[in-house]
Amino acid sequence: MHWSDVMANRLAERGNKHIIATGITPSGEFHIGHLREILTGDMIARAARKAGMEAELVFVVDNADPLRKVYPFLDEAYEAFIGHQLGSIPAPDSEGKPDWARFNEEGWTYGDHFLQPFLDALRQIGVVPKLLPNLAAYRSGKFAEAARTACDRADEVREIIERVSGRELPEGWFPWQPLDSNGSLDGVTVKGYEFPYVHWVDSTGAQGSSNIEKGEGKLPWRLDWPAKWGFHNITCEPFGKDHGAAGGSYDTGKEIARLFGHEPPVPLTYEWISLRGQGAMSSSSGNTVGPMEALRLVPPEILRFLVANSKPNKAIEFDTAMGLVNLADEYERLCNRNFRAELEDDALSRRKRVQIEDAMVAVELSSIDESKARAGASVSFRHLALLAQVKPTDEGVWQSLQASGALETPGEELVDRLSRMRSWIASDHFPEEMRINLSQEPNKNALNLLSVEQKRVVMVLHSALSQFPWDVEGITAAFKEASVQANVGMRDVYRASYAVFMGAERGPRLAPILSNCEREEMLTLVKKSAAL
RNA sequence: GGGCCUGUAGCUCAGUCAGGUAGAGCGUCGGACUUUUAAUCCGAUGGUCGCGGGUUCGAACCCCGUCGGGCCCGCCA
Repeated sequence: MHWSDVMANRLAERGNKHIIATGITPSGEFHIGHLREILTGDMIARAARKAGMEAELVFVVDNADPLRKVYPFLDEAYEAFIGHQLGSIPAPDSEGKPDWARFNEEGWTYGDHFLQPFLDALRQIGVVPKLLPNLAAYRSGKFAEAARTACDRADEVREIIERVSGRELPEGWFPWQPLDSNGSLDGVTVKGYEFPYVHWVDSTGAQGSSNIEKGEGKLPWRLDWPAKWGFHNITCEPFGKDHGAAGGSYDTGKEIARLFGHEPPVPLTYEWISLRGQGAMSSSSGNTVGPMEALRLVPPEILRFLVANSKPNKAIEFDTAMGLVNLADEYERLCNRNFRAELEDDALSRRKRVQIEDAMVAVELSSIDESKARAGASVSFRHLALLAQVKPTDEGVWQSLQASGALETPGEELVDRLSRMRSWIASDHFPEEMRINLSQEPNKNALNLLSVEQKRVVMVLHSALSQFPWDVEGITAAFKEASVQANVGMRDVYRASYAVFMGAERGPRLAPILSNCEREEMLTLVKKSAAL
């Protein structure tokens, strides 16, 4: 059974109506690692709906969290904002400096700045979650009840965290972090508590009182999270392995949630996505591929498929080169299969059946539109990558596909796909081995590997090519002519030709490529090769 | 120190929860085809299931141990 269906079953035991939550702190640029969080939630929600339940996906924007440090992409001016909440400070402008104008005029915050592009990407991927900005929740008093319980029963909370996480909390620890006179959560010491006020003294010695009902501060993460489960009625939440470790925040959260008077959500811990050869992604280190960047390269279905086709506990290595080509082609192949028919075979082994079922569901979940399955494309990713390189214009690509009977008129989706393919080819993510490289000079190594018969082809190639017009038909005819002149089969003609033109044993069909090249240059190359 | 995840074919992984003759895709090799552009089609190749013990008629799967990789126990998806 597909993992999303396993989760749906688990939810069904609990009830018929579900709110599946995801949450991310908008502290820097979002990356495809964050996509796993949202997509995992989205897929659980889809599976639950498929099973007849009501399910809504929500996205908690943790913009009440403080700025931790001045990241490399920020100006030093942000030093002053360390400890300040992400939803209450200005966004960086193109130079990384605080954009006060936009902050004052539109209320455009640091959190908004990083969130917005991510939401745009999500929309393309077919995910439109309900947004729950956390800072607003604090300010409107949604946390009031949980905050009061936490402060009233601070000793019990402390006991839970210390026992479950196995670490000791510091002397002055209190389950509420007040904002100081400056708007910072850092360096504030709690001096006393009389509901609804938490009295504090900050690092400058200033004193004040924080009203826990008005969001003048926040709950520490380990309480913040279970509090949200309560007032948002969250019944399920996928989270990264960092939260899922034993003694981690889910473990303490479970008990704290019950202290707050509600059941914790059904959890699902997922592994991280790393960048091939570069380790885990991290917004602060700049080691990222953003969702927008990924979407410039591949169709959105492929990103969904990446997540749908991997079990959550499997680490994903995101490879923007060959891995992406293979992934996309696998997806296309699966789209073209008729799983229902395959499953009708009673002789299938259990293993085989599981494999087919999982593939079927993964493909369903990869569809952007939940309500309708996507038909397989008539052109594979690889094939399109070749065409896009050989044909300078889109029109040329369509003509070629039409000529081969692959399609009649290109659909919107294919047009979109070709444009992404072109930007992929233009980027340095495009794998070298997929690039078509015509030799500038004869490739001695390749030519030396040719058999005696094939070398004979090299000798006659110039004369054959000279006899025909420089177009697809002419060049094809010239190859046949070479076969006659050299008295060898077509196989040898092509072997020899690939060695001459591409320094390779094989390659894409030569005639159409050569017809797009300069005749004289190619003939010179042939001549030089024959002279070796 | 405590804990979680992970190790299966050259590569990516499925199969482990319900023990029953090792599985898929890619790759590789061979063949057909060069007016379906590394396509497509056909065929073949491929694994002491990390290692050692135990339970069992039978273990990739359950149990114990061990080694390697990743991670958590401040914050991080």
